[in-house]
Order: sequence, then C-alpha cells, then structure tokens
Amino acid sequence: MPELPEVETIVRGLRGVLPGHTIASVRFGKTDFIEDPAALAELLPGRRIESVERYGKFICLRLASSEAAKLPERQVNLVVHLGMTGWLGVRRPDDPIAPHTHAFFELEDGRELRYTDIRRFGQMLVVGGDQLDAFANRLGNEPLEISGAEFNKRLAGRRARIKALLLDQSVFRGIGNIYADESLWQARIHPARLAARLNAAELGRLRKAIRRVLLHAIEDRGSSISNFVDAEGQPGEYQQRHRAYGREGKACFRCGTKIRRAVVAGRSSYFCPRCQRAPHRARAVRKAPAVRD
DNA sequence: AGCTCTTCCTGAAAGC
DNA sequence: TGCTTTCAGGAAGAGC
Repeated sequence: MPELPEVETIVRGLRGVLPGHTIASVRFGKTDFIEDPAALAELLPGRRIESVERYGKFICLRLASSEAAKLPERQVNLVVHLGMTGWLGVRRPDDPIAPHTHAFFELEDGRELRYTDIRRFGQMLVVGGDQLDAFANRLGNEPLEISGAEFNKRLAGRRARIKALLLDQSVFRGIGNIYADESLWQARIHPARLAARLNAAELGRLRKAIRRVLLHAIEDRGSSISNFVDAEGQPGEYQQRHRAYGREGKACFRCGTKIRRAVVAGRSSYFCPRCQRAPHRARAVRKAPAVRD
C-alpha cells in the first residue's frame, strides 16, 4: 500500500518523464474517486506539466497557466492520492491497459499518463495555485524534515496512542501502517504507548527510527505489498527488510521472541512483546484473533 | 480529546 | 472441490 516511500518512488519515476510535456486531453472510466471530474476535463487540457511534487502521500503535478487552456491566467495543480491500490505512470497508447485503469491523460507526444486503482480508495482533484499552500498546510510535518524539537512538540501532551498519532496525517504526513510498525519496532516502543508518556530518549529513538526506515525504504523503492509497483511497473524491495509488519509468529530479528499482532488504533499492529514493552495499563489493546500457522 | 465503529471497494484467503 | 464469508486498509464522519 502506498505510503511515503512508495509515493516518493512513483514521484521520482514521474519526474523523469513528465515535466515539460503538455496534457492534450483527458478521459475517464469510473469517476467516483475524483472530486470534480468536469473540472479536470475542463481545466487540464492545454497545460504543460512543470514539476512533480510530493506532500506526504499526495502527488502534485504543477501545471502551468497557458493561453491554450481554460482560465488561462490561473495556475492549477492535479493532486492525486493513491489510497490503497492506486498507481500512476506513463504508457504508450498501444500498451495494454491494466484492469481498473480509470483516468487517462493523453500527452502532446502521444503517450498517456494513466491512473489505475483496483479499490478506488484513491483521490484525484484540482487545486488552484492560490489554494495549494492551504491544502498542504492541513497536513502535519514531513517526517524526513522535522527537527528533534519540533517532533517532540508535536507529540507533547498527547494522550493518544503513539501508533494512532503516527498514522494521523495532520500530525506527520506520509506515515502509514507498515512504516509506523517498522519504526516502532526499530525504536523499541510498543504501539499502544501513550505519546505523552514517552521519555526524551524514546522520542529521540523514534524520530531517528522513522527517518532511517523511510530512507531505507525509499532506497529500496518501497514495499511491494498488495501489488505495489513503481511508475515503470517494477516492484520495490523493502518488504524483504520488514522486521515487524506481517511477521506474526516469526522470530524477532533482535531477540528471537515471536512477533505478535494486536489491533491498535483500529489497525493490525505487529510488534515484539519483549523488545517493545506494553504500557502497564494496557487496557483497550485487544489481542487479535488467533491465526493458525 | 480520543476511541470505536462504519463506509467506501475489490480480490485474496480463510472457512465451511 | 467449490461456494460464501471475512479481511485488508487510508481517510473521513458519526456517536460516545
């Protein structure tokens, strides 16, 4: 599932092939994941793609204002969230169309930018240039850029479980279930700990763990779980380096204890019960139903 | 404020 | 074996 490293991988792929090219026309299959399909169809044709940016898990194509476009004086951005199963990449028009491909952006050179999304949990919308800062500011800090002091401040006094806060896009942008669990394992912090009760050493370990995990995952071009492939169609490698996520019943890489799974913050959470000590009053942590090996 | 449940959707896996 | 049910999850919204 695309989180920060997977989205970054897609963005890097698109950066090599999109900037400088112009959107000639737009067509859609199903549109229930698009905020305003008519606005896309109207505003995008005739615009040149200036750059490809990432805001947390959002991909942003900056489109130039253009005399050839509707509302030519207005700079607009095509913003895409990949949800669970989204994919964005450039194909030749005669390349086979993957099932569940629902948006096609034909470029002036004949190639197509295609959006494929099996479950359609993704999102697609146009954000005006004057609205982009407001859009991005709804998100929390970029975890690869945040300082130690800012990181601690974001979590100070929060009575929520650390796992829930890591997943909250208004706290940090880009972390999802896989990298939350991997970072917590690396930092030796139980997912159900309350953020306010983490000490300075733990907060320091956590910030560094998040950085380390995300950077390594980007190097490996993401984790290929549930069909993730990059903009060129190649799978990532980081799933081979997972230490916690998806490893229920397998030995902890640090201490050999069996990794456990529990539902925390409404999500499957994988952790080592020995390296990651549960909080003393581990109330609402439901054990996941037993799964046979 | 924060937790749980529900909804969206499809395909894979588990269950019978 | 084959059909049916459950589960997975990013994000938002409801209700407590």
